[in-house]
Amino acid sequence: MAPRYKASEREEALSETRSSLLNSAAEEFAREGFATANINRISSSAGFAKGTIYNYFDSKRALMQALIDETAEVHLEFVGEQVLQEDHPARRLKRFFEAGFAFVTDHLPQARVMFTTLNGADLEFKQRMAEAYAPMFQLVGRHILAAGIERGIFRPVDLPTATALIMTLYLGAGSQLDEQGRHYLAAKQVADFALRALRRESETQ
Amino acid sequence: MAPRYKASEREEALSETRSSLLNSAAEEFAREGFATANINRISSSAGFAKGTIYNYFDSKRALMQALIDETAEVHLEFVGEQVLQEDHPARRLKRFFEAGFAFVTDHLPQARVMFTTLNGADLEFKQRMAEAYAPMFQLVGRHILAAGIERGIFRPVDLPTATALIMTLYLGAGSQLDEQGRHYLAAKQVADFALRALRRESETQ
Amino acid sequence: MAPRYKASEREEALSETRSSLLNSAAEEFAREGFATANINRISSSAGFAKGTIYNYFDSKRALMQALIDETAEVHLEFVGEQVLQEDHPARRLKRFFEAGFAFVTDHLPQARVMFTTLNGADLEFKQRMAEAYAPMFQLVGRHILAAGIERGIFRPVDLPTATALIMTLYLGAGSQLDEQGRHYLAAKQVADFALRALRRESETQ
Amino acid sequence: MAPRYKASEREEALSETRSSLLNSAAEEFAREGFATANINRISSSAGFAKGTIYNYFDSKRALMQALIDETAEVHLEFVGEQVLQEDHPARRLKRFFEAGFAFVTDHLPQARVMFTTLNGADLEFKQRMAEAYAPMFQLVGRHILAAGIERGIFRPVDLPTATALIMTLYLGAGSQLDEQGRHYLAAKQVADFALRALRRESETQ
DNA sequence: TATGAATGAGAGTTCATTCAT
DNA sequence: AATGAATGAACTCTCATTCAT
Repeated sequence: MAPRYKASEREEALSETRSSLLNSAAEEFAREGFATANINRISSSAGFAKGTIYNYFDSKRALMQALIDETAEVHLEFVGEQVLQEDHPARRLKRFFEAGFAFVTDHLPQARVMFTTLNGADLEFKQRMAEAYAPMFQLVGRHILAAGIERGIFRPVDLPTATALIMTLYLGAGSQLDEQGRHYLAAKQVADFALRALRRESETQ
Repeated sequence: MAPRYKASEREEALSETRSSLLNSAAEEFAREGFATANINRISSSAGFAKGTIYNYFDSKRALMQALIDETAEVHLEFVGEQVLQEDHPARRLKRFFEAGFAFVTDHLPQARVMFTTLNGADLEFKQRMAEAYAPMFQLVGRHILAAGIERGIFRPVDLPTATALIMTLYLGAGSQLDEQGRHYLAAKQVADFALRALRRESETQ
Repeated sequence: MAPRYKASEREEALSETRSSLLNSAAEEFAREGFATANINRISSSAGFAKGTIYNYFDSKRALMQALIDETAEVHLEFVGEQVLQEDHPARRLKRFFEAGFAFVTDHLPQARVMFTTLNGADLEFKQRMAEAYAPMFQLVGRHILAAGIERGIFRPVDLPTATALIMTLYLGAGSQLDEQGRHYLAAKQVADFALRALRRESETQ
Repeated sequence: MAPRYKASEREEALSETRSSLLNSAAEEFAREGFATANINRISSSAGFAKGTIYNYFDSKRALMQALIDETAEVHLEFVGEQVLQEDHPARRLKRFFEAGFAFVTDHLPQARVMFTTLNGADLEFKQRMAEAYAPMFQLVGRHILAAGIERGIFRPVDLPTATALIMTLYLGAGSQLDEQGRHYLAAKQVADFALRALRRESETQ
């Protein structure tokens, strides 16, 4: 069943109600996890009654999927834009970590949902996340690593492997937060570690 | 409240029923996540009636906590023993990843529960895991990294930072599995990456 | 936690659903006792699905407490009003028993719950009842007994003792019912017994 | 099904185990009420394992019924013996209350079970109690009240009514205990109240 | 669009009872 | 006689979802 009163996609995206519900959902899912999250609580913390959420989303799962999609979109755009402002691959890598960490800090609930879901047990959600974040793997693999190898800045690593390792560092270090949402590791430290692992043999940093 | 029929710790450890329940729990928690896991399914897939599980564990949460504790214990012993068989810090690091990945492969459900819980929303469980796995951070920090720096094999990195990064690589790469439970990244590849990041400036590998 | 959908007290009191649930609860608690009473049976005998009851009461215990409070309120108002219509203390005492017995007859399930709870093992409920019924002790002690002693109609008994004895007679005799809910002892007989015990020495009735 | 290993009735009655279980049952039933009472707790507080209780009693209900029967027997014997030591009906009535209150004090858990059950919702138990306590009604009706009327000490009241009222006073006042098991009303006060209600018109006490 | 009363499947947990030892 | 592991019916409570207003 589709949401009742579904308007055009344009209107829907612009709806303040919908966006407010998504924000509350991010907070609830971040704090409780999907399974334990309470739809009623999401609605009422957004200032609406229980039924309202079903005017915008088909189900609890659909709400989560919408959240995944929107978060990924914003996340990718934010990181992509900053990375591509740089030209030098090493600086791009640094910006990748910096922008990625900044996104987490600025969108804490959304980021927490992302990290939790990526490592969670729900295969459908993991699949959805993998698809939504595929462009980020492209960004790292093509516009950072391949570019760096081509220009002789990075050693000639196996591209999928190196991409996976960089993403592992980002997702792993990016998700380590204290209770105030501060990172245990700084973006700079992680970037530095990665750059050392990628530099050409003869190079001294 | 303590589990009913609590016998001496020795007897308890020997209880086949208990251990069989813990195995079923690992599978269920791995597949479903804690919140969605079904206690009755755990009992019956272990071949018992649903009430039986409460003769051994006070609650679903207590079952999870017991699973965390036992998994951590086995995990730490397995990895620690292998790492310390090596003397050279670089080989220790390699063995760390190899043994760690092997543990995941050999105890797939338990490992999946561990990774999911570490990144999950349940703070109590995360705290429990952090405590249970503290010795692994010690192992990496002291017996691998500090030893390597002392002997001039690794560059003089900040110890807590480097430890966190190595653990991030292990936990991140170790948890990336396909549906058959095979790692996307090989232990060797991850170890190689880490070693390059840690080697001294002048050194060529 | 407050009941969901809690409206203004006025609206709440007017809720037909709530009041219908309380009636069913009285019947179930009267027939089965609190511990054996079945929440689902209460809901469905009121014509609702089992979940509905939790829209009005937080728990089985909270339902019982609401029943205690409402019963006491009606009971006190009914008895108090009638007693105070009389002026002469002896007639007041008679009216006390008559009205009290009539209340039992007219609100049989509620009255049964009251008697059972007063003598039951649950201390929290007993405490709640004692508080809810304190005004009835006041009524007997002050407006019947003290008034009668002052006017020389009753002998100068110890007030707390006499109050307790009158209440004992009311609660004891009032709770003795056959299966059709008829009293074994008539209000008049009990009143007569009490009046004889209270009259002044020289007086002949 | 009968208890396993049931010995002759003689042996059974003498069994220390059985009697110890009955004592624990009285405490548990008094504190929790029948429905909430826990068979396991009864067994273990008597120093036995869970199964043991079923060697002596068919079921939880059968245990309760045995407790009712034994309590009534002891209660009746204790009160009856003392009452009949007196000759004068007024003194008999006084002894009735005194002995009755003393029994409560000396057998607190058993007495509490009795009072609770008498006013409880379980009709089968109430019936059992009524039968078990019939001799006490006989004692009051015949050996106290009828005797007193015959000898012109009490006014010629309706015997069943007066018996019910005296029993009401005993059961009501006898069951009013504070947390330490002390009576709010003294036996003497209750006896005095009853005697005044029963004395002949012209008589001054 | 928004509401919130009603629903009912489903879950964790309790515990009287059985029975092999 | 005593034990205690195993059982499974039964129960309270939760909450995603529906729908009439």
